[in-house]
Amino acid sequence: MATEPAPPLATIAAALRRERDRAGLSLTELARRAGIAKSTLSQLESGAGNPSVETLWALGVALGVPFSRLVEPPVAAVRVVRAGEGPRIRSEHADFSATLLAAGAPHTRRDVYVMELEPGAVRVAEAHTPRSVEHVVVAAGRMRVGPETDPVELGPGDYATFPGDIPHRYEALAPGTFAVLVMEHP
Amino acid sequence: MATEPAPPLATIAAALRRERDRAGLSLTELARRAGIAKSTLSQLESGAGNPSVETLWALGVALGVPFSRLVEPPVAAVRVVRAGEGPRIRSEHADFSATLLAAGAPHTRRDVYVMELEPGAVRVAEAHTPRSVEHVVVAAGRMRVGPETDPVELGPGDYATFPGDIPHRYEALAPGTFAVLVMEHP
DNA sequence: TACCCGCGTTCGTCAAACCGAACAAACAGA
DNA sequence: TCTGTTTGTTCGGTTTGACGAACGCGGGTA
Repeated sequence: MATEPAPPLATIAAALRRERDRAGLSLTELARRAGIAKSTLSQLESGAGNPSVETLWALGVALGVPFSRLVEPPVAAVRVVRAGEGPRIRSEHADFSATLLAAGAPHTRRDVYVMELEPGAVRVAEAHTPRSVEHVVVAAGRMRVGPETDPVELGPGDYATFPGDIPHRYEALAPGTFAVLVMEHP
Repeated sequence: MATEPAPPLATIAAALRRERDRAGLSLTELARRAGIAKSTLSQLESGAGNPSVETLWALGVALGVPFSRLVEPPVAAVRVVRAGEGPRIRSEHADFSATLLAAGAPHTRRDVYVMELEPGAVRVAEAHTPRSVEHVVVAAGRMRVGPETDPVELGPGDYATFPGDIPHRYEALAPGTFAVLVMEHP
C-alpha cells in the first residue's frame, strides 16, 4: 500500500487558489506575472489539467512561494506512520527494507527511516554524498553496522554513527531486527 | 526574497539520475514501476524535457522519495556535524531519561536522543523554538505522544512527527518503553 | 560462432498542455 | 443608459510531452 500520501492534482488546484488570494492577486494579474496564459491558470485552478514543471514553477515564483507548498498537502499537526506503512525501499538481494518517515525540508536533507532486516543477508551501501553522516539506533534484535573496514556490533538501545560517504554495511545478527536510521546529507 | 533562483529542469535531471542509482534501479525498471515510457524517462534524465506533474509524481512514488526532493536543488552547503557525547538528561518528577546521541553544529541543531521512560508518569514539554519539529519512533513498549491537544498512541515501529513549538507530552503506557527522538531546531 | 536476454537511446505518432482571442458578467463613472 | 475596465470563463490552433517500436550495444549462455 503505502503510496505517498498523494493527492497531486486536486491539491495543486486548491493550493493555487489559496495562495493566490492570500497574495491578493487576480487570476489575470497572476497569469501576467508568471508569464503564462490566463486560460491555462484558469483551468489549473478548476482542477482540470496536469501542469508541466516549468508552468508550476513560474507560478511558484510569481506567488513568492516555495515550490513544495504548491504540491504538498497542508501540514497536519501530527503525522503518524504506522509500522509497515509508508513509502518502502526494498532491496532485491538482501532481506532488507526501509521506510522513509520524514524527509528534510527542501534545503536541509535529514531523513528518518525505520529499517527492518533479517539475518543471513548483508545490505551493502555504496558511498553516498560526501560529508553525509548516518546514525543508527537499534530498537530490537542485534546487528552489525558501520564502514566495511570497521563494523561494530549493536544491541537494543545501542547507538552508532559513521560517515555515509564511504562504503558501509548493515547486517542483522538476530531475527526480527529493526532499527532507526537517521541520514544527514549536506 | 528569491525563494527559488534555480532553473528546475537541470536539477530534475540530476536528481532523477542520482536517486535512481541510489535505489539501484535500471532506467528500464524504474520506468516500468512508475508506469511511464522508458523513452520519457531517458529524455528527462538527459535534461531534455519538461515533465508534467503527474509524470514526476509517479517517479517520486516509484523511487520512494518525496516529490520536493526531485525539484529542489541538491545544495552543497558544507557543514561539519560531528557526533557528540551528550549529557544524560534526567527528569526529577517523571521516570524519564534521555541521552543525547548526536548534536548538530551551533546554528543547525539536529539532535538525536534515545529516550527511556516508565509508565505512570507523564513528561510534559513546554513549547520550544518556533518552527522546531520533533520525530519519534517507538522501539519497544507503547507510548502516547504529541501535542497536548491531540496526542496519538504508538507501538513498536510506529512513527509520529509533530511541531515542537507547542506544548506536548510523552507518556509511557508499558514498562520498558524506549524510543528514538529526533529534534530539529531551525 | 550464434543466440538471447536487458541496457539505454532515437524516431514517428498522437493526445494534450499551452497559447491567444473572443466571450459574458459585474462594476464604475459620466 | 452608454462606455470603459476588470473579473474569470470558453473556444480553435499550435506546440510539445508522452508513448511504443525499433535500434545499437554489451554480457551472458549454448
